[in-house]
Amino acid sequence: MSLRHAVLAALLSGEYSGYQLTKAFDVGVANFWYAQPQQLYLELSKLENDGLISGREVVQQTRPTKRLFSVTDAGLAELERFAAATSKPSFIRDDLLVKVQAVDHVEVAPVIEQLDQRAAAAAAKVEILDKLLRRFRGDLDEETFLRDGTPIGPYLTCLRGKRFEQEHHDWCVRAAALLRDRAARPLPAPR
Amino acid sequence: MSLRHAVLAALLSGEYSGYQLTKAFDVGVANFWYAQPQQLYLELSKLENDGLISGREVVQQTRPTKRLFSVTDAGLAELERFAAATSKPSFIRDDLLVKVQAVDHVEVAPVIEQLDQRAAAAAAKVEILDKLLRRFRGDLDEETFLRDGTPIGPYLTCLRGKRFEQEHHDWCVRAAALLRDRAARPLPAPR
DNA sequence: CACACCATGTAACCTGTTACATGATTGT
DNA sequence: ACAATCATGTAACAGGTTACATGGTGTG
Repeated sequence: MSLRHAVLAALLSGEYSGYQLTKAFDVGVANFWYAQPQQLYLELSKLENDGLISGREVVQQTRPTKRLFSVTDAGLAELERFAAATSKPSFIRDDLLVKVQAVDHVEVAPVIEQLDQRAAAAAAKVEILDKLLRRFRGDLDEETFLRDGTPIGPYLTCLRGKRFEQEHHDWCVRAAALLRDRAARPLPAPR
Repeated sequence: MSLRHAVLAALLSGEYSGYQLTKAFDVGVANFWYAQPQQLYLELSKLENDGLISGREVVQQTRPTKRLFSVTDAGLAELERFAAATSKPSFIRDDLLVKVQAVDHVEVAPVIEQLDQRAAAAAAKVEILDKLLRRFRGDLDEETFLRDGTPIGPYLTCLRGKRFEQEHHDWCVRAAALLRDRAARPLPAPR
């Protein structure tokens, strides 16, 4: 049960509709979690049924009516409980790593291609997250914001997300270059 | 379906029993995937039923009889197919990030404590992975091994794992220090 | 004699993904 | 008119976790 808490944590920043959440949780800016629209709508229903969030209808003249959700006191208490509980460490689980692991035994070309694509995608995400960070801290420099700025939680998770993408990018670029180079010299001369 | 391929990729390095795989896939050295023993045994059964791996019984006098598995031609073909197919990018999904995201609204002390614990765990994992890397490359230096050493796949995934843990460690340490500092000065003087 | 390690599984449950569904409005 | 965006869901399935189960061997 963790999407539950991810949604609660996201709603701390203000009221959001299901659709707005899907944007935040979607590919673009998953700085601390990821979920698909369907899962979010489902989780929002459950959270509302459990009284952890409450939704209010907002009728729009130009757009379809939407429901904005906010965290209730019960929801905050649940988050409090969750934050204090211990939880398992996280793991990398990435198909691309599996492919690279097997690269000595399978065709390298498609793997290299995918490394290139990933590198590009990661670079794009770094940009997005960097913009988000700048928006968060406004005109303050990073050091000052980290000392006194608020909210600090989203800033920290965003920082982590950016670093992850940067690392991923660098690794992809390096691995691709390396495998290309090795493919060009299939039989290194034994000295 | 990806544990399937992770197991196949792992078995490329040689024959392993279910138990040996659980060690490799377990908390210690999940350099490219993670899975629990139960899941591995189940997956091994399925893979054998599907003819992608084959197991041979090894009777030991001092230990219980075990079954060593290796990848069949069909299994290799399946991996080949998998490696060429495109796959979704990976995401961070970590309870700890959710907690940090909410840190402006919940008790900081337990979160800081968990950041400390994670930092220590990550540091330990970095050590383990570093040893693995040194074992992989033997007496070659890294540059040389990356140019010509084999197998290169496991080395690359291990490198990625190490970097991930290192980043995670650094972030945890930084976030913990920062939150501690902020907790000590709850109301920064507005100038 | 108890604890850790080797060795392997099953069953129930929870979570997450994919596919299916609908419908209004705004911009090109 | 067509595509994109806003807006919300359901149903079936695949994948992963937790709990339950068992039994032999070596070490302190």
